[in-house]
Amino acid sequence: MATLTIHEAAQTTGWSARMLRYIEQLGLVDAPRSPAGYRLYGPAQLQRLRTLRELLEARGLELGDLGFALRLRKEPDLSVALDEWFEAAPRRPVDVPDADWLAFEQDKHQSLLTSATATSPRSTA
Amino acid sequence: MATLTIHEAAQTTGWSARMLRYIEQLGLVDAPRSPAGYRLYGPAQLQRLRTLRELLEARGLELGDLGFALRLRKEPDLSVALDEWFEAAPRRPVDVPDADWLAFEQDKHQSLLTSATATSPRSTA
DNA sequence: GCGAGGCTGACACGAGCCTGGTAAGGTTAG
DNA sequence: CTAACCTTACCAGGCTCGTGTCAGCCTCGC
Repeated sequence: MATLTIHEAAQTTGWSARMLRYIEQLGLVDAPRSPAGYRLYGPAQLQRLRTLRELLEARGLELGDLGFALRLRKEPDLSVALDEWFEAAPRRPVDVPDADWLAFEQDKHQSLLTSATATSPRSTA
Repeated sequence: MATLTIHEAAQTTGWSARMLRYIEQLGLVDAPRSPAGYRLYGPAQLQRLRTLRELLEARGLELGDLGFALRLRKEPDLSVALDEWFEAAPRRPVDVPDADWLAFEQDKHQSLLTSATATSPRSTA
């Protein structure tokens, strides 16, 4: 048989058994179960756990970050909502002479948030 | 003058002055500064702060999550790394002969913050 | 010049996350 | 049967996050 128990998997991946359960709870790496409910780690899971570890260390991430990233993939509308918020003009507050880029932005999606720039109160400081 | 001081901005947005500074520190909403260093909140910032609040409440997010999302936009290669990890099929761990789909992924998303992609490190022939 | 208010930096504290440890019970193999 | 190992559930210590507040200094408006 080519599957390891949780403690064996822990040893070969560098995680603790406790963390493997936690990782599964976050939805990042689920192990299939035996009929009795034992987690069974195969090559795919082991690989995933190792690359996960590398990813976290190399980029200075935490499991929670990956959990959030996972959530982003599972909730596309959340992704879109974030896109919209970030895309919303971080430019100068009241000084957009060439509204080209703005029009471009608006073309992508939402346009009702930028209602304030309709009548710009420029006072030529 | 169409700008508010930090306490005024705090009052109209529902945040505290302390939080406005914190939010700025996270890089989520920076207010332009007066010559003396005072934060000046214009309509754009106020709007952004309000939508930020709505976003957090509506989706049950935390500021840290937004901070991470921001980091994802600033580090496209981090995004790609996550894409790879999540996309890495629980089927075949080591079986991606042609990295075409990777390039496709890279090309897929946003392209206006891609300051670094000018000279893409692609060694495509 | 004065008072109100802004700036940074630091301390503080509750809430929640991360991780380990342990208890009570089921499973597997000799 | 027994020993070793699994499962879930819960407690706990350490650390970070979100937030308030205070101190020392600078700026604005009158």
